[in-house]
Amino acid sequence: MQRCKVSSVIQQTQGRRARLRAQTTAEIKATALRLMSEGGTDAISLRAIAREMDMSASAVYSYFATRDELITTLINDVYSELVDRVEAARDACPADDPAARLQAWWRALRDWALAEPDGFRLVYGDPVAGYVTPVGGPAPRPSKRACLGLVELVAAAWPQAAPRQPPVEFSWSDFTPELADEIRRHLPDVSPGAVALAFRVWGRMYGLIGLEIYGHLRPSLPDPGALYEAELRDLVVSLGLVPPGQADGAAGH
Amino acid sequence: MQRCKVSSVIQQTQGRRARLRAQTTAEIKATALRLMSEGGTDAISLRAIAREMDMSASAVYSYFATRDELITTLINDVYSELVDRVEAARDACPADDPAARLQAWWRALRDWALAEPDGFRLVYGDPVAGYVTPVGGPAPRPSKRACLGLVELVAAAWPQAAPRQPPVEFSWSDFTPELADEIRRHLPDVSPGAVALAFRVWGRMYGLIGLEIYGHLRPSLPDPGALYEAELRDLVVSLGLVPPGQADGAAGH
DNA sequence: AACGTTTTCCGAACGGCGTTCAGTTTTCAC
DNA sequence: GTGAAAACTGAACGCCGTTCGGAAAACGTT
Repeated sequence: MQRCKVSSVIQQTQGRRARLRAQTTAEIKATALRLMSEGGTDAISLRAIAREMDMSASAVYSYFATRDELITTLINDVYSELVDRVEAARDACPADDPAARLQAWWRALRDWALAEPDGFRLVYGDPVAGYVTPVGGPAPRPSKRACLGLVELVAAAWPQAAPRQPPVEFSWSDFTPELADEIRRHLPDVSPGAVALAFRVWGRMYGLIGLEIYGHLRPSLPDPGALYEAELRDLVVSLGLVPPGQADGAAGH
Repeated sequence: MQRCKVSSVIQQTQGRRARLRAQTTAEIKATALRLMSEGGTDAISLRAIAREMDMSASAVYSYFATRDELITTLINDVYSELVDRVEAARDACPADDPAARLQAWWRALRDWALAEPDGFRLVYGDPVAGYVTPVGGPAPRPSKRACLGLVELVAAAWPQAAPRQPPVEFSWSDFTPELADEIRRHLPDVSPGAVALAFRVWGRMYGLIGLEIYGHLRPSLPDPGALYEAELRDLVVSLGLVPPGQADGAAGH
């Protein structure tokens, strides 16, 4: 009885301590993101965070061993939220309309990038001065999720897309064993060519967004949205999901 | 006579002073680029440059009003050299082979990006911590050169490419007046649709390079070169410069 | 050849940064 | 209640960009 009570108290107090710790950790991350939204990624500094939270700078080291560890955590959080969002946009489209699902995915990505350009920098660019990315990448889990999601989308188009692809052959040995295993486990019916195509699609759409975010489009093109839509349109046509020259049912944007 | 001599002496000494100044300026820039190649863009600091040159940090301010001004100059230099390079690669191909010229341009860009990833970050990404880009962009001249060169390349393919484009109409009013005037002055025969297509092509190829440079490809794809070649191949096919499914004469890479 | 001005350069300083460390306070388990 | 572990503080170190007063050199003019 006593033992039980004690143990429950222990659990309770441990729970309390852990809860406080989790709470402070969350506050640190939230403060960091707020500072970023107010002053860009460079505004994320341990000292500024500590100042905002009325604590000393060195106290933050009880929660993150180093600034880069905090940045890595932020990248993971932001990236995960991004993947949640594009997946939600994709799943809002009917499962039997692969063109709509693909376009929704990429529209959601651009919308997010425009809404939170600093988040985009954090995830896809050079995050912050002097940050060195850990081995295996800063955010392996969300990036794997994004990769699988995109491969799945492209794979759905593969039957129509395959004959339209350039005669460049790909095999599983072109990819790292980790990726090949991952894909074959989750998406056993996908071919290496579809994976390669997914990466090419990724580059295509990421490129326009990156140019826009990094300011290479605006000086010439006041509204890159139309350009993005054209590329999106060309994309689904090139994948054979939509006949050329016709409006596709997934417009409505 | 005497007047003439005096004036010549003046010119000489003025020339000497200016020469010394230009020399020191060049040394500062060279040192900055060396530091960047050794330690990344974050290694570019006025203090480090001064240290390397055996002078005080404040002395650098006689040559650049601020660190950002130095960065801006570096961006211009690096960008200009990049444009020189891609233009040279393009011009090494016969004028009557637009597919080869286009592919040479983009191959040269990727080769340069891989050889000098920090230069790529400087020109196309977030250059350096806390750097605020001046109004009108950090490097309007080289970026205008790159834009015109690319538009010219795409315009050469426009007759074949136009019917293959998605039915998204563009007009000169979609672009800033500066760009529209610039293009109509230098390339009077180019249509707005061709310009839009040029930007889309830019995004396409920039995207793959950016993903590779920022480390989003390597963890999954040991050799993104094949992917890039496939995209390049698909590009010239989609522009109607090469019939699909056949090897094009511009391979040899 | 000498004078006054402009340019160049130095050294110290300010506030910011990440990080470390010795020491203190608080919290927790027993 | 006591000892250990965790959280926290304040000072310090070396880095950064930038400013400022003053010294040194180079320069144009007389």
